[in-house]
Amino acid sequence: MPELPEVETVCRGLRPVLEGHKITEVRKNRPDLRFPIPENFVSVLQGARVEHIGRRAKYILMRLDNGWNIGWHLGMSGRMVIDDITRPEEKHDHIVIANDEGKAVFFCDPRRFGYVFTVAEDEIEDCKHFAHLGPEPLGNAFHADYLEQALKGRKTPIKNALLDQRIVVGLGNIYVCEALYYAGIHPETPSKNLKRTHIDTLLPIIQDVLNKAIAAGGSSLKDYVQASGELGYFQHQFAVYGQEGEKCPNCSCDKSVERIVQSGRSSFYCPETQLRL
DNA sequence: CTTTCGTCCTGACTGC
DNA sequence: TGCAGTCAGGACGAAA
Repeated sequence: MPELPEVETVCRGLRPVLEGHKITEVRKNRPDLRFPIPENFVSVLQGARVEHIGRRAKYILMRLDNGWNIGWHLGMSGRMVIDDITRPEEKHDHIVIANDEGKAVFFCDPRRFGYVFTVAEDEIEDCKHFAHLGPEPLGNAFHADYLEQALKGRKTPIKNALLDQRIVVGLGNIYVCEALYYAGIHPETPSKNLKRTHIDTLLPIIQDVLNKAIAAGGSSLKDYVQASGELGYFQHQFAVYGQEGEKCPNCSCDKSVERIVQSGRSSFYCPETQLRL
């Protein structure tokens, strides 16, 4: 599912098709995704020029030249496929937007966990979806002093804390599992048990895991396709995610990766490499 | 305030 | 071969 690196990759793939281009056609094939598609969605996009494609957390933000922005969340199974506007639609193509050169973005989302919203330029930070977001993990505001403060006194497991978008955005189940593995921290560790030294270790590892995934062009699971629509996107091999029963990749360890369920989500970890604090 | 849990959805997979 | 059941998971909102 798309986490920060995948969304970043989608943004990069969308830019050549949309930035600087006028939207000449908008097709909305159903009234709702996870939430209703806003009434003004089509009229806001129709005829507008896309000034910028940005990303905040796991949201794609399309800034238009008419004062509006389109916010876009890919949910679990959302894909952006770029092709000619003449391409026949596929079963779960819910939204199609075409540019002034006959190219189109097909938003395909079988599970419909994705959603779109419209927001005026000066209301972005205060809107429902953005108001409670924490700092970007690759930005200056995400530093050890901040994370120490954010985890202080909280007994919730570190796994859950890192998934909490109010603490830090962009991380999902995969990259949290991976970061905790490389940091050698057991996912059930109460957040408040992390000492400053652990935070100093963990924080740059989170950034490293994300940066490497971005560099790899976003990782690919079952239902993610790179925005360019091109073949050959990177098939990521994870250290622990989805590796239950496989040998821990740490060469000085002969244990196997185990799976537990935390708050209904699978956590993968090595019982020897990752310590309970 | 913090924390947990139900909800949304369909395709892939498992087991009988 | 068919069918029922389970699982995957992001974010919201309600409830404890």
